[in-house]
Amino acid sequence: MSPSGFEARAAQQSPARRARKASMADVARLAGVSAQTVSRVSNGHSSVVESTREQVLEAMRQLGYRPNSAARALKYGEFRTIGVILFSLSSVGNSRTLEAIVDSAAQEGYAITLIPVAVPTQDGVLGAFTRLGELAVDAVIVIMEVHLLDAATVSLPVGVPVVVVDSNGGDRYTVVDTDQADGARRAVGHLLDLGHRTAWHVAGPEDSYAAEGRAVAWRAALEEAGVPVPPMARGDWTSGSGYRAGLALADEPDCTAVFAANDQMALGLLRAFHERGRVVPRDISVVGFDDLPDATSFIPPLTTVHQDFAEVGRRCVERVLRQVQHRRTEPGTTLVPTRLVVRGSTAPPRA
Amino acid sequence: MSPSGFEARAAQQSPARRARKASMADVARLAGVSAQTVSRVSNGHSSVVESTREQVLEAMRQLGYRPNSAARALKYGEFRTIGVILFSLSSVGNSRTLEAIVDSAAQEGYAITLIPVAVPTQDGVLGAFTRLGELAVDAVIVIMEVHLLDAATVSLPVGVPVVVVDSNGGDRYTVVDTDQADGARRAVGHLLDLGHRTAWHVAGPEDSYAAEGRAVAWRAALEEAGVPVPPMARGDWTSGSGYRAGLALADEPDCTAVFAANDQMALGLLRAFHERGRVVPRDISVVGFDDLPDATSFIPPLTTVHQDFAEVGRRCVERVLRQVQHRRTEPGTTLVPTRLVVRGSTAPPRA
DNA sequence: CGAAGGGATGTTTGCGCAAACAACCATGGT
DNA sequence: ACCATGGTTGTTTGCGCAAACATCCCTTCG
Repeated sequence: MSPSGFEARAAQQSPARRARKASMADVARLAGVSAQTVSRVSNGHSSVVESTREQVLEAMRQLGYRPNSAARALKYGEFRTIGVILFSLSSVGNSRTLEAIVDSAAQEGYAITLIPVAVPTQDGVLGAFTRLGELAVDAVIVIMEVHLLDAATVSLPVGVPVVVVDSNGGDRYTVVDTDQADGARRAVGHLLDLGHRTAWHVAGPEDSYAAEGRAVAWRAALEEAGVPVPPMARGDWTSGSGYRAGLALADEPDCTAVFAANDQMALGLLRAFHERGRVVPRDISVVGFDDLPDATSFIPPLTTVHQDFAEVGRRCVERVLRQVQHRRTEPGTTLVPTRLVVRGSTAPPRA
Repeated sequence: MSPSGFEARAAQQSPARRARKASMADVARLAGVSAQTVSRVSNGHSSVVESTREQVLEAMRQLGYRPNSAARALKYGEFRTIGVILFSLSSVGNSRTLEAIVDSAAQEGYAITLIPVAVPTQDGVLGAFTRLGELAVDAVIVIMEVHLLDAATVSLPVGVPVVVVDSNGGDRYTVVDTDQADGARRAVGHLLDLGHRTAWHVAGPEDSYAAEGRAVAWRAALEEAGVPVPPMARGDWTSGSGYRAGLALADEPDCTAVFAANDQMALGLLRAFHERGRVVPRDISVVGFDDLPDATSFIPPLTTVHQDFAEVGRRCVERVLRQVQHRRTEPGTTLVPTRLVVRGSTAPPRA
């Protein structure tokens, strides 16, 4: 009930139409100084006598003055804002990457502006990018497939640093990503080390670079080990698709070890195997990818490849801000390593 | 491989130091017209002869011109941007709400700027809000506890519309939220309807308004039905905390039905009961809250209260933009109803 | 006791854009 | 032939801020 804060102040104003926001000039007038002095106080510059500073601060308080960032940005030519263009937040990986990016950016004093791409068609992406060009953004981080950006005709913003996550294209863009191949190799290696004859794979959707990277590395790891390569199942990242793949896999008597391209599909596998009476890990081992916080609570707790989303986010921000400072692009790929987290869903095959 | 788009253009520029971004004046000079004409073309205003328009467009293309949004914002006094202040994205509910907000805002032509609050202390929140005041934002949506905003001394931004999610405070702020009580009542009602003597509850953390709302409604529903109110367990939203609560609950012989305050904790319950040999739903029924996409793949598929995050997001944007347009605040609470989704984790008690 | 020095404050200017106004041109009616 | 009309284009101005420069006044020292 205390009249502090926003609501009470707003009520002091005309209910129908608020006055324009107070500007430096207004503060200056009230404090009986020049606008420049207000600016100096506002920016903590030196050379303002204590008594004057107090007057100005009081005037600011009274008028609820906030510096206008548009004017500031216009003056300085930068917004201290990074645009993030993404297709969806519903994938857990995306939202965790985003969170890491937001946190890292905040530490550097940068805000994040989100630009959703409703439809993952070329049109959709280009639309967003065009809007981004008009937006108050110093740089862009793209969390989606770069090939969707490769439209031929549109003029993408010139001179805006770009960093891409979860995609390929390191020859043309700056890319930061989890080392998909590294992770897949660890998963397969773990299963083979346990003594399984081979490892099956439930891949993510074809249009995902991450999914392809994991699938390719899975196959390579098997071939390298000289073991047979079983047919590959396809999911769409969702647990439902993992469940459907699992129902099919449960009928394969040879299948004793499965590497799912993400934890959600692994969850679906666990349910399918459970329903079919295939006990995990006794009858069949499952490895996921991501290491979701909830993976410890799956039945059984999931052995999985841990992605360091925080590190990916940090690197993204670091690389994009470096480009902002140096005012130039620097293509190249930064890979963040993974690590295998062994829990209860893997075991040696039954004799 | 096509040299279109950003990378190719960037390569045309000096690698070490890019020229300043082209302004309207530059375009005007190249096209041999006045800056005002460029502005008219840029904004699709009438009264520009086709040949002139073509020249200007060509010049824009050549220079890679993008309107400077800082200048535009300064002129118009608005940013077409909504700030979202949040504590964490890791909660699934938050990230889904955010996604809905982003999508709705995009449809209205508004961008979203994210302001993370690293530490959920008062200082942290106020810090973020202060920064928001300086940011290029026309309005603010807060996804966190409003009581953290109730600090007495700091001057929150004046005249910036605010909408709060996942919190109380409808008397002072505009609040949009899922109808927690409604959801909890449905959950409890379902369990009692099935014939359970009572329903136990694993609540969320004390400092969460949503958690308290669900807990209070749970208790009220039991009392209303005239059934005994068992002791309440506390979790922290994570599946791990649900697991720990579940281990304790599994030892309660009377406990045949549990309502978990969210799906993640329900997941933990399922695992705990599974480990203790309490078969769900034969021996014990579990109801969650949220209806995560993965809830269908739990073992067994989870009966849960569905939250319409998309609707919450839509309403947030709608209400906050209405305030922007009318230039006034309008306290009051908008509640979004829930619905019960019955799956495989609930059943009548054993005789 | 006057000049030099330096801290505190004020004034001018321009960032990029677009509204408001001004100027100019071609056309058509009288 | 002349002016009114209206469509096209140019010029001026100010949004809010802060760097650069200008001014003022007080201290200090020869």
